[in-house]
Amino acid sequence: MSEIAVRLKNVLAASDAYRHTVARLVGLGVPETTILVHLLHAGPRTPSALARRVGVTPASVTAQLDRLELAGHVVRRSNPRDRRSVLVDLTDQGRDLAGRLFALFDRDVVTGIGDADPATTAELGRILEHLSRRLDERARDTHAIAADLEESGRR
Amino acid sequence: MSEIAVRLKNVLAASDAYRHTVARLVGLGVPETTILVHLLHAGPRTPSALARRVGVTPASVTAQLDRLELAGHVVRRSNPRDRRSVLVDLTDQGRDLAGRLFALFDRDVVTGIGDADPATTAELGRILEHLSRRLDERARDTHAIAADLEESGRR
DNA sequence: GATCTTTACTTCGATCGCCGAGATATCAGG
DNA sequence: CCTGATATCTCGGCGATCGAAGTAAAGATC
Repeated sequence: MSEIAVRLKNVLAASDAYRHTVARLVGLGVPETTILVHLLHAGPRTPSALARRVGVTPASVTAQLDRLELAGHVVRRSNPRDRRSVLVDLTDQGRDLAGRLFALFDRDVVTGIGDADPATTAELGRILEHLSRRLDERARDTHAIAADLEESGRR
Repeated sequence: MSEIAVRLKNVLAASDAYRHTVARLVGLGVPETTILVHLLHAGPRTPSALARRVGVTPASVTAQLDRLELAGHVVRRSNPRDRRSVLVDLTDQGRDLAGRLFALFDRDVVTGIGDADPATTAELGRILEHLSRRLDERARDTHAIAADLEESGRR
């Protein structure tokens, strides 16, 4: 099934360039746009949750949130459940921007998919769902990945 | 069809974290690993071609190639067809590393996909092919994207 | 309920990567 | 030739990221 992996790799590479272009247009970095759209779909989140999501350190997220807050896209509110942490939420302006960013992406994805029949599209959705979960859990298990890289070296 | 876009967005976010983890394990940056695997599948390429692929400026690619060359993963050979340019190729060591990086990704993708029937898988491949082409051409057309972002603002 | 560990965020200092502009060399066309 | 376009590299400067340390609060243990 290595064909799928190659094609998916190409999609990832194309998406990198795509997100890069879009981020520059709105004057933000790629991680910042990722945060905005994630907040749009997931609702208020803590900085540490965002750090795990974006795959950078909490220190970087602090800086990114500073920039986003300065630009008026997000606000930091205190978390009533846990006073150690902070809840980051979109402002109206940030919600508008995030909505436009996602709408743009969505249109291009629909165009890129073209005229696939509903059954295939549904299957595609199921596969993507599994895939994101798999990659997500793998990304956190550094030891397992290191072991697998080792093993493939010995084969 | 916005469901697919959401799922794909999740795959992209997960892939970011995944590639980040893998790159750190082998002591390289994410762009460098992207270059390695691309060279593995596409064969020798010029720095400018790699810059378009990775979505950074040629100046950055020069630095990335310096690092990769220093680590013994790639070599710069003169291009017999065009003496202005350079052909970047994998060394045996680089080819081995690139192969392991892709094999790791491939296994996780296969695991993530699970048991889809062959017909669906083939269709999925076709869709991904279209999608990467679409995103790729869009990423280069800054003006069109800017216009679309504007338009969605007025709607 | 006092202590200890863990978790959450931030700040700081330092490093690293990326970009833009300029320089050099080569190609292609008139 | 001469001009304009292309390909790469160098350099300077800015900005982002990281690791480590600091503060604060929640949770666990006895």
